[in-house]
Amino acid sequence: MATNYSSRRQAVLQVLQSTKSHPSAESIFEQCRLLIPNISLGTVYRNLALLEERGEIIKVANVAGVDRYDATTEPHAHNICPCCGRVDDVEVSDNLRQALLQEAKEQGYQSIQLTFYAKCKECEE
Amino acid sequence: MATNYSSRRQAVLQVLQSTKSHPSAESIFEQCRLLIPNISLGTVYRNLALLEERGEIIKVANVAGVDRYDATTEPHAHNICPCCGRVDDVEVSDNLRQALLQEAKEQGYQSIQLTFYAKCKECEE
DNA sequence: AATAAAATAGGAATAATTCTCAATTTAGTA
DNA sequence: TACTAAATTGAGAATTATTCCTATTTTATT
Repeated sequence: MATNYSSRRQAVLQVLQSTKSHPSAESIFEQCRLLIPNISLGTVYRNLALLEERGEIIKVANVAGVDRYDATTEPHAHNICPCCGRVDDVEVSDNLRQALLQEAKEQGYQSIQLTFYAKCKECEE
Repeated sequence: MATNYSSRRQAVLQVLQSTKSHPSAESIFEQCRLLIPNISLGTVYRNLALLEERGEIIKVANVAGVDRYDATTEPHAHNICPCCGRVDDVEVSDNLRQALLQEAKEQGYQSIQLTFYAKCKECEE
């Protein structure tokens, strides 16, 4: 697994891998600037698209018109807070996981994305 | 249930209710023009937002940066064709439906959206 | 070191959506 | 019916996320 990646591409990937949030391109851009001050936003977009194409990252949701990314590519569920737009990982029960897998198999689906919509703790109170 | 809706709002709702596809604002706009030739795109967007706010319709997906709408507001699953962007309703087994409902209840989630990603029949061949 | 290929910065271009506002339509009331 | 206030609209400008363009720079290859 030779990572023949340019410094910018490495930065994008590293930033995304080092967070549990599911950041937007803009947010990744800001983090990258701390590492590489003159990196450009276009480069972040370009590399996000490229990394997604190569299956190293996924586009996990579009919240209020903004794409959100995730470096965890194994299928997993998310919750989107309709209030603040926060995106969190969600653990699903084995029970549900089984049922989902079976349904996908039965209907011949390639992949399933499960999304919950509920207020996050901050927005709840 | 008095439908005190303006002619434009009625048209938007009617167009959306009369299709099984999950059209974009642009597509709804084109259909509406057949009924009301001088309706404007802004009005379609405005009424889609308003109808969604009132819970009469839902925003069902964002495909390639474009929002898609649905007049069926009861929770149901969809398939998005990664190839052509077509959005279809999907029937899920009672088994899965049960598991989803239980998971939502357990985790205190308000609503669940289940999305499959698989090529549609046209793109399959 | 020389050359070709890949990647980048910076900013212009695009496209979906939202906003603005004067004009029109509708609703409510007397 | 006429009057007034509130809601809605068309038209197009503004916004915003994303993509595209191109000269320049970096990286890989020989």
